[in-house]
Amino acid sequence: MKVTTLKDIANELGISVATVSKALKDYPDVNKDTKEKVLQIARKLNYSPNQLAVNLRTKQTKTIGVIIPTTVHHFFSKVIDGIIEEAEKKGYLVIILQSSEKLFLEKLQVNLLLDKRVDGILMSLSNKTNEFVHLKKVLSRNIPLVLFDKIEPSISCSKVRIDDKKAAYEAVSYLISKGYKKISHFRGDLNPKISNDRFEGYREALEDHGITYDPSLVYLCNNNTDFEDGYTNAKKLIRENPEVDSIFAITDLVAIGAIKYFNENNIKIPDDVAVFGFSNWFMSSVVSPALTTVHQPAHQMGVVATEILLNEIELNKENTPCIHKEVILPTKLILRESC
Amino acid sequence: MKVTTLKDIANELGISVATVSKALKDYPDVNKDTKEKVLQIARKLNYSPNQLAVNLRTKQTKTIGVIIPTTVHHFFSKVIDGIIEEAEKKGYLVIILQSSEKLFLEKLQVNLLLDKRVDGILMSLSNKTNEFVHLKKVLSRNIPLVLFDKIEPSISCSKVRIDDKKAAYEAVSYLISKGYKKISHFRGDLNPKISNDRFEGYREALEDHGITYDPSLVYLCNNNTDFEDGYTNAKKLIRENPEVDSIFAITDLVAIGAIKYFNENNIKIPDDVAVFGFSNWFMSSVVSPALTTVHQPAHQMGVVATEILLNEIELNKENTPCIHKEVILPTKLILRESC
DNA sequence: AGTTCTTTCGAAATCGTTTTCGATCCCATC
DNA sequence: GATGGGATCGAAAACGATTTCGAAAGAACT
Repeated sequence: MKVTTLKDIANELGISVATVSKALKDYPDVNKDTKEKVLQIARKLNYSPNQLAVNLRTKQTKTIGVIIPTTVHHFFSKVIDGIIEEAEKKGYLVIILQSSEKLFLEKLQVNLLLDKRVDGILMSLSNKTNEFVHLKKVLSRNIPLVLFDKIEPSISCSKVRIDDKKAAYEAVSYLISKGYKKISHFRGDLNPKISNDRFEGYREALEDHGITYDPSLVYLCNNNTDFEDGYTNAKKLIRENPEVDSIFAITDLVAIGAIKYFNENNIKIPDDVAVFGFSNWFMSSVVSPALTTVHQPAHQMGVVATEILLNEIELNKENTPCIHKEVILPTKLILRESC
Repeated sequence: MKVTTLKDIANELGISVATVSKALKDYPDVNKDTKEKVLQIARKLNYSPNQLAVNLRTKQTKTIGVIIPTTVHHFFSKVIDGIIEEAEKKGYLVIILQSSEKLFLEKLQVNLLLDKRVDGILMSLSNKTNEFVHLKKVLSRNIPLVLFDKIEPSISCSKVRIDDKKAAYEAVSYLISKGYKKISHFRGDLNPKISNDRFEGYREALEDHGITYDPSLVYLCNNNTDFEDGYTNAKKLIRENPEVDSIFAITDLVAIGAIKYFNENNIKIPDDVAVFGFSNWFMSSVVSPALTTVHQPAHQMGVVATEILLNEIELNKENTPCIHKEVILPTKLILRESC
């Protein structure tokens, strides 16, 4: 019932708490016999150190915080998987919070994590995040911060991401190489860098291949919890631009919404309209027709971001100044039936 | 840079730490003027209490631990969503660990959480969990434990689940009512209660409707990370039992594997073979043909389990003995094209 | 003037661990 | 016999907040 402490062991052996502590940590100034006796009693009483006390004393919690828009998302759940895996390997625990794409929640959660005295923070910013005092607060407290996926360039910290512009450029170039000319883009929210980058990639690819960019072919999708946006925009697209021959979608989710609309209305994919997604969600391989998309290394992103964070935490402990890294992970096109 | 402590405020005002602490907590034995001055300085210095110290003193961490098989799973990610939401509402943080369906990891993680002195633990057991000393250890430490989804009846703690047997019974009965007679079952791992319950529901439904149970129509799927099992078992099924007219699958994932095989081999769904899934994953609505399945209230399960846990934690604090609940959440059939 | 009560504050213990800095003792050395 | 040095241990401070209990001072009452 009662949890055993150092004092219990000390009392049992008639020695001091200090010696018990040192014995358990294998200090050189403790007699071998004493060490063994301590170890024996510790095992007998099932001792395990009270982390709260350890944390208070060492000013470390061996815990990192993660703030993401949502966990219910194939991409993020794979990132989390990578984060937890890597953190646990190095003896760290992970606290996860969701901003639900709301700035005020994101700010609140940063404070929660700072109060909790986490050793470091991993963040993928919400789509609405357009000010960064909360991030600067983290840095001013000298707590390592690593941004991934949805990053903010102006913040001086390590970042892990993909080259969204390049990936989009490659995707659209592929469409062009296959003879598609009237290419629509279902773009994401106007605020986050990743959706702007993908949009830029789309536009540049068009222009580099002699296709003039037509803003009327760009549709906005700012709901990223379901495929409704893709569905309704597909409907609008066909009505407004019947001569369109392909779509480059910001996300598989959006692409699948479009596919759903096309399937229901007897519009043939890819013959009438080709569809290109982004992220390679699990479902993109099971949807019909299977979705051509861009593979994003989600799990790896979690692992790498955590590696960097834990490394900065270690350097921090030794008061070594650390140079922030910006890692760009490779993407690749996954060619399936929809193009 | 430096984080302010009670002592800093006390020094600034030339009063004692004790008074500052009491002023901030609005104790009645502090002068109004002093309270205001303290509050003012606290705001000025941006004071927020060091949770580590608070935790050590109060023996509470305001943190709960969650152990699940994996986060990369639509069902579990929705459960997590519910857990985090409910926990945050009540001021608790959530540490998530993954057992990856391994018993030894599950045990290890229980210890991690106990060492971390979490206030309570939520668990969905791994498929391999066939001994329960680690759960009993949690209970013997008097730390509230709530099991959800994959539960163990013999452990005396609160539980939140669905009635798997009933849901399966309803699903299979529906198939029978639609005229299907040769119904195969792609069952789950032999160990977990949920897969046995679903199997029992399948068998009982058959027998209650005058169809004799045929073990050769039951196929084992023990890999739950991809749809490979569904795919290969579908192939085997058609070879071994060509006259089969429908499948009741333990999971949407398995069902989708089967659908994939049938689609690739020009076997018509539902005309040649109908497919019934379980869980109502997001993708089951986008796959083609759309999958008929059982809706499982994942988010609600997370919320309810957390509510119960936090309630037990509160009761625990007041040393009130608590009666363990077993909540069974309702499921419903989602009828789509695959049947 | 003596007693009681109220108001306001702070000293000190406590949570459990870590770590520094002596203290003590014993043995070897000159 | 004095000195130095290693081996072994423990007292005590520290981490930062909470809370009990008593002190002090003044007000209010007999």
